[in-house]
Amino acid sequence: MINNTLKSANLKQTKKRILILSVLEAASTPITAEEIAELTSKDIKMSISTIYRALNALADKNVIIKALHQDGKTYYEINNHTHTHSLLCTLCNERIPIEACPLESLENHLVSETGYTITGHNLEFFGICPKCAAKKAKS
Amino acid sequence: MINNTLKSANLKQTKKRILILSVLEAASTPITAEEIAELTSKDIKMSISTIYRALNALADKNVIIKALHQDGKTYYEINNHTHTHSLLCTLCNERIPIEACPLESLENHLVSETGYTITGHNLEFFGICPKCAAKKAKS
DNA sequence: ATATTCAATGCAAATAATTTACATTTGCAT
DNA sequence: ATGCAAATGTAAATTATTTGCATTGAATAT
Repeated sequence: MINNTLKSANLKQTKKRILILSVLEAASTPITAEEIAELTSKDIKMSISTIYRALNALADKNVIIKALHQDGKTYYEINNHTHTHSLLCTLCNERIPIEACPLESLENHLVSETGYTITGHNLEFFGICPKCAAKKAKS
Repeated sequence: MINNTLKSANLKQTKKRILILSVLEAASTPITAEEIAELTSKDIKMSISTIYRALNALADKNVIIKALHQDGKTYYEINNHTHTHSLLCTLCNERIPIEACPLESLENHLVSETGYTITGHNLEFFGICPKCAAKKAKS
């Protein structure tokens, strides 16, 4: 639970960070700092820099995952230490998680070929979901 | 050649755009607007907004590929209509192209599963190259 | 409980990449 | 050559994010 999360990351337990974490845990997809500000605003008012600083601290400790998306914004999500990718509709931004990751075997191949230590990868699919495709066909 | 590229994209042939395209063709990796400014500065002086506008126009016409990387900058490269990915060293930014793309089969699977029209995907590997690993071990 | 200390916070200003408004110039079809 | 739409320069605007500095608050020792 959140109570231990902050402590074991050597971060002080403040109401704001607990709230940020609970919003992140409630979210079913990665969200932006702006969205966190919006979602927390009813409970606590908090400066946007506090949110950014908390998110960076949590990402440094690997409690959350920080990723720059193609819209130019940075998205944050709880690090559940499992490995998933996404399929994103470029029109409505619906996101479908992809269970399979076919990349481990390729990674192993790259390691032996290049000598790199591979620390991660980034995979997203882009497309148009059936709903948007139908809407577009009409217009 | 460049001469036809601009014309067939319905873009006017200006010295600046021709120079931008030749720099992109000479580059062996995706480069940023800033780097293009640097590389063209000896030949023609040109406003950075001109570069951005030219790059956006060319990307709209699919002459070049525009992609936001994890350093927060947008990189541009000639669209040779082949499909490659990269392995990037997070320390020195060395980039190794990856020939194989294991994703087509996954794409087909996703199409039948979700009904999406898939328009593209984005894949990058991150790691540390042998040189940087050695340097880091010393320090 | 109290004091102490360093991390966390608010606020405003700074950054940095990219875009834009507007006036001027230039390519290119006629 | 002429005219019009597209391209360009300059400066200012935008937008997401970071930072400096003064203040507050959490955790630890007393």
